[in-house]
Amino acid sequence: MSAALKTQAQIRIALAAAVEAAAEKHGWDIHTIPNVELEVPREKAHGDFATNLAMQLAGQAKMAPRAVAEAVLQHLDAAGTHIEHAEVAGPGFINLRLANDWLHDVVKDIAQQGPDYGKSNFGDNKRVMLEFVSANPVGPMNVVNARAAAVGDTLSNIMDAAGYDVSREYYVNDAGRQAHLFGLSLLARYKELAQVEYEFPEDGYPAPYVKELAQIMRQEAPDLLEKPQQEQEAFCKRWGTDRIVEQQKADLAAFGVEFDVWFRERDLHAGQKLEKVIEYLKDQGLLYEQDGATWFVSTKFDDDKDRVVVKSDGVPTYITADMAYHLDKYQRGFEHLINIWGPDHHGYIGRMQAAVQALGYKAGSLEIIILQLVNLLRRGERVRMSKRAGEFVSMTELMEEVGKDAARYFFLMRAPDSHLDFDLGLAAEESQENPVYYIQYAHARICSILRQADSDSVQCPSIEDAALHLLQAEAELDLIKKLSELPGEIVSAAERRGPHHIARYAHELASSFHSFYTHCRVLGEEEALQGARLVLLKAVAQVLQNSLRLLGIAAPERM
RNA sequence: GCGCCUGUAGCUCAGGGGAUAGAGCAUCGGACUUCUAAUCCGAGAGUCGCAGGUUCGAUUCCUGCCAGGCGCGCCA
Repeated sequence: MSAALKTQAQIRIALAAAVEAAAEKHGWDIHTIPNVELEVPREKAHGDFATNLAMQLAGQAKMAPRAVAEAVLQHLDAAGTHIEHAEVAGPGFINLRLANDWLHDVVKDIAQQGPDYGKSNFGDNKRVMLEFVSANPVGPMNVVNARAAAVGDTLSNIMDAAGYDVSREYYVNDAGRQAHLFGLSLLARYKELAQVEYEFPEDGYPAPYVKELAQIMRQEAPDLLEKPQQEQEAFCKRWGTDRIVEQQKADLAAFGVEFDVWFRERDLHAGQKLEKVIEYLKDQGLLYEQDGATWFVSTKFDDDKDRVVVKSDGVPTYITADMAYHLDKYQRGFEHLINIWGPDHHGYIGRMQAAVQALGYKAGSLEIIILQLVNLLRRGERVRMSKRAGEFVSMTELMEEVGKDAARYFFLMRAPDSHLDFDLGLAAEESQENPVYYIQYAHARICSILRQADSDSVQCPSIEDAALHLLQAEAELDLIKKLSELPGEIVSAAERRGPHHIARYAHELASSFHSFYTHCRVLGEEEALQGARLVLLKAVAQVLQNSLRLLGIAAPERM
């Protein structure tokens, strides 16, 4: 456990004991002892930590909040907590100021834990699957897919660091209507190139990339047209979607996103999984026939209306495959499922939650995160996107235009449920308006000092030998406090499913460092102080790296 | 019509029952003979959409309304 979390834990224990002692003395009738919440006050004058527990207890104790706080403080045993000063303030807060030595422990912690600093076992190794992106394998990915990739990947990183056993999965929808139409479109282009009479499918994919694929396919399968029609169609669907999936894999890898599993819908069909789900639901009495179709009584589980699982033409609907897929997820041993969906799928949540319950799992075990839309702007002007007109900014184009680091940061700096304005010009610009450079620059600056020290043959002391107690300047203490916050930030970002907390944290840390940089000199200071500051610099670089790694953003040594 | 998301500084957004509501950008004023000025320091800027309710306390929770976005298929 990190020094910061350990210190906080000790403080909580001491406060809880004080509450108990005070309760006995004053005869408080306390049924529920509130969890001792420590917060870092906004105002520096309010100390290092504050708790509102006296205000929470006031009702049960039948005493004024400030009086409760006083009583608690009278019984507080500060041994082992680093607490230097405690006082009652405002409406009944208990403000705690700590001795600076706890911060020096933080620096030691970072030196010892290195890349692991910030990790915790909060998640208790719970097996969690995050399914995200899952774009249809019929064409290039769009900017919402890109946002999903950045958010899903970073949330996975964060939950992993918070002690969950995380698996990333991509569901390849290669067996549905879209895939079928895509296959037909590909076949039509193939025939067109072979100068054979063809018919382009209604609702097909007319975009140029289909024709390009058809050209490649002609070389790989020159005698395709000699096969029966049904085989031609099946081949095109399989070959085409496989091809697109390979492209998606490559594009996502370039975006820094790698999945543990690419799950094919067609494997569900091949394994008779849809039939099995339908049979199961039938056995549970959750199906009925109407108008020639088979319906699932999802209203029994709070859905708005019942849903068709098998259409009157005998073809199962999308949700049938999705039920089979989610059953498979549970059967693979995942305790908690998180799906990240685009805003156009929110209407689908109710039926999916119903499905999960029908399959015998708890409603809360499936969690849906809905990402909101991305508005693309160029110099403040909205970029109109229309798939039909072919005016469409793909994930790849986005990356080419702004680069991986800026793209990821822009997607990660906002809460997932917030509509996102993404200014292409701003993201691509290497200017002070662009926050990603601000963070990276902090890291590059540190590396620059370390390089300078190296070439001046200045020795950086070991963590044991460093005179950390010399780090007393306000800018130094503020910086170390910021360093101490990473483990807690990771836990809270994991709990709240909020990758943007880490993006903000990285920015705040960079800000603390830049301030330190202008207020404190490193090289040329008296030797012991210089050594302590060099150790501090290394710790800051480490924490910047750890934060940026969670975000999937590079920590450059030079800029 | 119903459902979901959003409404906080000029702009883009954090925050989330409690202390004087924060950050970046923009604006204005300062700071490089010294480790990268892609930086720092300071100033101004807010009826937290509106109206009720719950509470000792609401910007935060509840209800209604208004505005913007997105959905509402035997498509996926």
